[in-house]
Amino acid sequence: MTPTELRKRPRQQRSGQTLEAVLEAAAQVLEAGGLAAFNTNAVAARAGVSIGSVYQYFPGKDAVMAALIRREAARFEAALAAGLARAADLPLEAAVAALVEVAVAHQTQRPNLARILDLEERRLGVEGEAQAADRDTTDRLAAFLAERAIPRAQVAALDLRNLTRGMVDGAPAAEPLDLARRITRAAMGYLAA
Amino acid sequence: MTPTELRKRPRQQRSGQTLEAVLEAAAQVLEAGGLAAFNTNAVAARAGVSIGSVYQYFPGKDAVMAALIRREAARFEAALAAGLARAADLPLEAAVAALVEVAVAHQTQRPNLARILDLEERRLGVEGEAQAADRDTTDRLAAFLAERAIPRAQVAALDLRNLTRGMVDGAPAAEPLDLARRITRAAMGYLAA
Amino acid sequence: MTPTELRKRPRQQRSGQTLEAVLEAAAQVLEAGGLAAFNTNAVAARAGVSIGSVYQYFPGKDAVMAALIRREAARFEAALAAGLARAADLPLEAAVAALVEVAVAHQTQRPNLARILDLEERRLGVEGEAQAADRDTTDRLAAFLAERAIPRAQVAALDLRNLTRGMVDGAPAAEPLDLARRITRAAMGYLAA
Amino acid sequence: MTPTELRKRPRQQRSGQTLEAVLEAAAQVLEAGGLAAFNTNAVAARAGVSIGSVYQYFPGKDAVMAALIRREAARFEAALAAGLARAADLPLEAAVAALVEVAVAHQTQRPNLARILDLEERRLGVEGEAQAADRDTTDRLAAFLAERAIPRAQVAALDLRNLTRGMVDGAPAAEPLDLARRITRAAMGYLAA
DNA sequence: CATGAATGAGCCTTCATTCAT
DNA sequence: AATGAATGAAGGCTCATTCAT
Repeated sequence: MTPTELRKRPRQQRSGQTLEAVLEAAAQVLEAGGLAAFNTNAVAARAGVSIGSVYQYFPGKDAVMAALIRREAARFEAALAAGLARAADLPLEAAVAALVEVAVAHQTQRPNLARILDLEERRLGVEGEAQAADRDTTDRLAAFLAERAIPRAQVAALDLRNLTRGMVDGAPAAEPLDLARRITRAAMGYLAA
Repeated sequence: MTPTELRKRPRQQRSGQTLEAVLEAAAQVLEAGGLAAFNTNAVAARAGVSIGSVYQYFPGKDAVMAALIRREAARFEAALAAGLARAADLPLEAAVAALVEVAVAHQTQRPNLARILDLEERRLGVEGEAQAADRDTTDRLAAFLAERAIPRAQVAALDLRNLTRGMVDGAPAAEPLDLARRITRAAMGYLAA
Repeated sequence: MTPTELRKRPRQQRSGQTLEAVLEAAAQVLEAGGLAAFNTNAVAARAGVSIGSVYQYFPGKDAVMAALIRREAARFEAALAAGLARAADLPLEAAVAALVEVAVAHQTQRPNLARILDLEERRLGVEGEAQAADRDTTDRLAAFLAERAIPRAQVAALDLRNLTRGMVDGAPAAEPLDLARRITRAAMGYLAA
Repeated sequence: MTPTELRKRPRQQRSGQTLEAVLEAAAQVLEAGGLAAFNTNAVAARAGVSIGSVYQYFPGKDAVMAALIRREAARFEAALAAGLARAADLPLEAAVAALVEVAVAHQTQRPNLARILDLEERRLGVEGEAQAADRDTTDRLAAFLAERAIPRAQVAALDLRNLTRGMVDGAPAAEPLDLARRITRAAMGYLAA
């Protein structure tokens, strides 16, 4: 398969703009039309860029996908890091509630996009390195749990992430606040045992 | 979009065989190569059937997908119904544990297939009726919860389904039994509150 | 190419019915959907007959087309013959007017069908014998003209037929009577010179 | 149905060449093999162009057909306009004879092509705008007739066009000059009345 | 670097025809 | 004879990728 790394790191400024424009266009195309609509021509068109330019930076279609996954993972990691900082001094339940809210907020923003990226991450991850930022996220959460003396913190971190993801993905879009409360309940049950 | 109902109900015996062969082939193709490998020619070839035969019964590619989704949903519903029957007289926690095991067993059998079908169900479901059996499943579970005096049983049923799905999908394939126990913990925490 | 003769002449009565049903179905399919919709399955379905039965009588798709062309040509010939009989004792102009009316009536009944059959007759005619009845028609007309001392009667017959066909085919469907009068004018002009 | 307008107007030079090559190839394919042979692969191959290039400019098969129809209509209109200019000062009969010759010359050049385009124009025209140039042609002729005080010039123009078309299409290819004379006779008869 | 025309493998689907029942 | 399931060649069209300008 064609690699998923960038062909080159952008040096000039407009390069960075092009790259960002392509990624955002990719996100919009996926949201609007799903995986079926995700093709390089559509992405280039929506980015207002020629198809050739896309291939200047990305070695192929999957590389665009992978970069988008990395971008979203990084965003989520940043949000979670901020949440963890705010939660550091709270009691466990309040802390968990805060983190769940972060996760719900993130996954709710672009729900269809998130779902597709999840699936694609798996497909590309088999042979790629796209899960790096993802693992960072889990590690961060595991560290937080370990500090609270949760046993098997690594497993727990993964479970909580998946539990949250599953409940958010499957729930109807309405009432994110109530949803966050329900998730917190499940999470606390998991941790309490 | 082309409809997703069958073109005709099989009357002769070999028809039924062809239809079943196509569905099983579709499942195998999806498992082996993911969505990208899922094309009508591949399905027909793996089913040992001509491409024309596929189109005798299915009006299009998506209809094959939809039929497969329906088949899997029906299978899960059957397994859950059996589980519910067995769980009827157990105390809540034991009952939940039993149901979770059913779900884990189902989702673990063909994990990649299940994940893909989930995503595709969403895509097709927008305008289809593929979610009927799915809703039945949730309704059944909701009835079970209502009987146990769980408030907002419908919402809870959906949450538990999604929680389970998320944790199973995201977990590494190993140790399904331990996984089931962890899921049960979360579920009980959710219900206890 | 597959031949265009019938595979067998129908002997039993239901055979004749089947054959006629197929031809009428073919005509209706052509009228409703044009050449693009004309396929053996559609014809069989509309005829209420299995596709296998169509192939009992016709060696192939073109044979159905050819038979339909022959049927229509025969009908037109019959109508023209009747018209010629009625016109035998009329003065030239009245006779021509009568014949034109026959042609207009025929071509107007199923205008789209007639146009398509014209084109297909040409395509099949290259290597077929479908034009037999057609030639009979022209010959009959030529004989009529020769009797009226029209020079080059054979050419004139063809010209008049084509002139009529062209004007009918190209005219909007409305006002067939006025159309017949205009055609008669052109025809008389042609003959008068 | 897929639209029949061009996907994009050619900007670079080679684009125009490709487009023209495709149209001419389409004409040749139709002439050589009729409607049955008219498929996008054959057109691309004869144009010496990849199938993808055809779809760069045409949204579908019918659009190629439509463009060809427009091209031929435009050519005929140009020829007729020139003929009308030359005929402006001639007496009616000479003028008509000149115009008929133009029409015969045009329709005789590629007789089979012209016939097929006529049929297809009808099929596509129902929902298209392919008849614009065609109507222009008729209007031009109608104006000429009106100037000569022919009553119902619009109807007459259409009739003459159809009369000519029918006689040319149906006549054997030989002796176009004699044919033109016969057509003129019919046309004058029509106009004289 | 950017552009976008060109390429062609590959996929979806139709439909003429056959043949076992 | 009649049926209709099965076949597979053929054709419409897309889209990832390249490369001349």
